[in-house]
Amino acid sequence: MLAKDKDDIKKDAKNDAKQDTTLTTKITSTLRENIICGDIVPGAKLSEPKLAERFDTSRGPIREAIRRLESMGLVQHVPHEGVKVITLSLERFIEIYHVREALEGKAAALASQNMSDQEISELKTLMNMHSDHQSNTGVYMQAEGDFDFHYKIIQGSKNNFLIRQLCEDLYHLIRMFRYQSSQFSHRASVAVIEHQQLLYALEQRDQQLAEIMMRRHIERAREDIIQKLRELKP
Amino acid sequence: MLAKDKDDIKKDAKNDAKQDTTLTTKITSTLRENIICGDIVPGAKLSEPKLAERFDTSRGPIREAIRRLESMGLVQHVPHEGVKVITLSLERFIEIYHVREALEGKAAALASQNMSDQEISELKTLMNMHSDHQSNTGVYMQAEGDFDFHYKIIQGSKNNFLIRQLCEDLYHLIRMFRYQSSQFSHRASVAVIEHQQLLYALEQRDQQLAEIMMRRHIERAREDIIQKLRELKP
DNA sequence: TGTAACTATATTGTCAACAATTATAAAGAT
DNA sequence: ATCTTTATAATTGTTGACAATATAGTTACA
Repeated sequence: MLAKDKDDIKKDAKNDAKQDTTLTTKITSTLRENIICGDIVPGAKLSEPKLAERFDTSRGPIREAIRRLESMGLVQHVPHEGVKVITLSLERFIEIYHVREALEGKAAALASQNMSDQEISELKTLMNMHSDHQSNTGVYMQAEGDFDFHYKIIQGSKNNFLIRQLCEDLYHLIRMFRYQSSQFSHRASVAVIEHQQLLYALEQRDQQLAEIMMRRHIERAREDIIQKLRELKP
Repeated sequence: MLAKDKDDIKKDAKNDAKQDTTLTTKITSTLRENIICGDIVPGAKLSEPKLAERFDTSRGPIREAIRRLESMGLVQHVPHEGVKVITLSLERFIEIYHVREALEGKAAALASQNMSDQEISELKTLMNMHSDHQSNTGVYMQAEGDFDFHYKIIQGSKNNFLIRQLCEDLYHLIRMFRYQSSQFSHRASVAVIEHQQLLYALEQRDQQLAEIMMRRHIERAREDIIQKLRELKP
């Protein structure tokens, strides 16, 4: 009886550790998604006591979670005042996309040298799926598909530092902006031909071409969104 | 309107003043410098109780400081185990410098468009100081001078997001590596001619040339350090 | 002798209370 | 009615204690 309980507790603890689930981690994920999706609106203040009550915990883990959100750039912190969810202005969006262009361009260049033949082949399969889907339905690639494509190339750079910068910092900000601006219909489609050109460069192992194509791809997305937003707010 | 500006200045000054009022910020700065300069050696574990005793405080502020160091990439955190100071291997150095090349290249491109004539003029004055110093003493530009030059260009990009990425994340890592590898004499000099070429591109407002020059400048520094390190560890 | 299980110790994760600071709102003066 | 002033309330910064977990050292056994 008692031994059994002990074992169960041990087992549970071990599983939790394996899942890497400390309380702070879970709170961070939840809050991060809340902020990105707009459930916690831009400009809103994150009150530690209220969040502690909501998650049925103390302020300690809340504070740590907030600090992580701060390092992701999702909230702004002012000592003795508190933290507020950032507001993504058009200017800030442009700034972020310039950085994205530089980093993902470099990722593509590295990927052209470091991806295995099999990885490139798998990427081609993925792209063809999207391409077929477009031919059959007339619907262009959706956002998630675009993310998958970019994600695989970033991973293919094999540069862990670059991967971290893109996937842990920029990725969330870009998703946040996508949610915030999804009220208007911006480039619902991703030009498949741009992905095809990029893939061709990777297959040719052409470092410079891969970088240029990726940068243009991102540059066009940026210009497209700017134009769409300016049309609605003249 | 004028009153508003005054208030903003007041507020900013107040915020700056507040930066010094919290324990966490001071502890973060101290620990950051300790790690960068090697006073806390790479691989060393940061024990919360010991640090709390050293700074004569409780574990709370220590934990927050450690989290900030974590977000800077100076320490690695494993749940329930602790945090350790990172060890900058050659591979990691290369990774970081690839990211630096991409980001500072973009910074130079933006700076060529966004720096004022006066800012470029001041940059030229700074560079000439270094150049004269080289001519007179035969000693090349020192590391600090190189940092100044790059810092001004980064600021000149006027992209706050990019500025933050470079000055708050990468900057510290690069300084840390510089300290760690200063035992060997790597490029003690910075080729002045590379800075001259870069400045020319800025004066010409040539976006593409500025980016290329900056990237080559950083690429050469990377290759130089790699070569020096490989000579000593064959 | 080497390995596995177990205990002891130290460390991290979490909690609740206290202190310092700021925001809020009520009262008063112009 | 509006702006200051002041006092209250709420929030953040900090502290020390408790609980959960990992590491180290010890013992038992093959």
